[in-house]
Amino acid sequence: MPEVRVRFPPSPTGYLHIGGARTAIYNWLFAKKHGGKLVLRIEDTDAERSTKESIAGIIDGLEWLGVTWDEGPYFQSEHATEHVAAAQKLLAEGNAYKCFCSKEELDAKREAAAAAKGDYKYDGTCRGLSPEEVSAREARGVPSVIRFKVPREAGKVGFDDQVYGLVERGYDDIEDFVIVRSNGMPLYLLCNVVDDIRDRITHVIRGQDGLSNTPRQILLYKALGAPLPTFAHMPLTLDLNKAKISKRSHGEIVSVQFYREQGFIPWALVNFLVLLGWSTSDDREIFSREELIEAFSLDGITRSNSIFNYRKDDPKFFTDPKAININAHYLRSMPIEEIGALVKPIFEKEGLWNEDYDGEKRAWYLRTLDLLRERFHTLRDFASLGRAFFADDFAVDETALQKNLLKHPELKEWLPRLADRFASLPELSHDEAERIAREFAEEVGVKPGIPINGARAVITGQVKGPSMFEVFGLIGKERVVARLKETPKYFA
RNA sequence: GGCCCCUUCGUCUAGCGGUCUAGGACGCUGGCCUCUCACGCCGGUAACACGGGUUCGAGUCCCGUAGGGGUCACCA
Repeated sequence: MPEVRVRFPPSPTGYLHIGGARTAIYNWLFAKKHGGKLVLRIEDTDAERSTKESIAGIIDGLEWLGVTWDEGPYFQSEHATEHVAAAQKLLAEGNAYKCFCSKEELDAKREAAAAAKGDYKYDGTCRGLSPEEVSAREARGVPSVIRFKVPREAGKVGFDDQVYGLVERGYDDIEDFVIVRSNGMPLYLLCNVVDDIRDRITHVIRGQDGLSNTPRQILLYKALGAPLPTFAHMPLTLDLNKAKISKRSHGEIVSVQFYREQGFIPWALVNFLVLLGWSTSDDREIFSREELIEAFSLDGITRSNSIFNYRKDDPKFFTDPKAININAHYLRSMPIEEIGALVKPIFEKEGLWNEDYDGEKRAWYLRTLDLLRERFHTLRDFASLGRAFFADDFAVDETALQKNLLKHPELKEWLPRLADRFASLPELSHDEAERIAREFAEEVGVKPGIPINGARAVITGQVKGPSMFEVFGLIGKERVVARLKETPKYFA
């Protein structure tokens, strides 16, 4: 078996969105699984819409996800002459012909057919033009496009899709499609095939929206005398209204960058995305990189489209709950050093980073993240919900304030008293803190939860969090005492 | 509209003729644990689109209907 070569050919007309990322991931996995190569090819033929920023964004997105490619990025625009040459070859060998029908004429015919409830296919007006007729029109300066000459005999083109099975299309269902515009620019269908032939692509793994194009592309491969790649079409991902997700209509929620900004762990997003339309027959859903490469197979791809169940305006589930869940899973199970490295840039951006976290306070930094991570969903939570652990200026959550502090007015006096007891300790250890807090509660005659959660409110600003006895130790005696003593200000 | 594809819990899915009174995951939810929350553990909720066949037997095969999606450009 020859070397497996697959490709990811995005058109740079916007950021990398999750649909494109998923396509890239499947191709990448397939290449890795078979020891093959992944080619990154930027399809920038549409100069109007292609931008440098978009190219950078796509590359940046792939790198962040950890999807690596072996060749490229190649640029489709650099191969324009090959595309033209291929068209000329088809023309010279009688597999294509010049068509002088104007757009207006064609539109009129199309409309007429639509009005008559018929379906329109190019009628072949120029297919039988003699060389003399062609020259005459050219001499008059009539513009022309080049059309592919689809066999006009009974028969069909078919292929064995690795996901959808046998797909066939009758010749009579395919019109003589345009392969070169009147301005001389070859069209996508041709460019794509020419590039895939040149890049020696053996497996075309792409979205199901390419399924209907495939028969025409196969015709091109054959006319160009090139071997056919294997095709595998993957189902699309739809939005809640079952519409294809797109950058234009869905905005940032479908952009890969959005997930980085929201504090996603790159691999968690990959793991989530791969599950949209692919599964193993055992019940595994969490895969390490190695496990996924090992487990991945085209057979596991479903045929039905899946829905990206994102939620907007939900503070906890700002996107598909399963994506959040998978992210939370990695957040609490990855080696803490890796989490530390992922949190660092966020802290730097938020002004919470302390150089000592890489030095003498590294153990404290990691220990704190480790204690906090169990109830967090994203990396950003360390900077928001966990802010009080890393800074002295933090806001107290409204619920915490009402429910755990103001509800018990006595805390205004109790908490500073508790602070005094803590202050008298040589060291604020977990066990000592617990003993003193429970003793104190008993003395004043309330459940231990009342002073403890009151302390939680003024020390962490939250209603929930790790065991307060752990927290005391982490925040440190000095800051604990200071914050407890400030309690009265919340009652003002 | 023509052609093509798809249809199992709210969502992602397992299922490749009998082991399916349909399994898992997420979500939601009851309980345990407990200083709170989370984790964990134990439960619960919820699906084979519909109608015909084929077969001793159909979620699984065939046909039809309905619904959804894709594609039909001198866009990529």
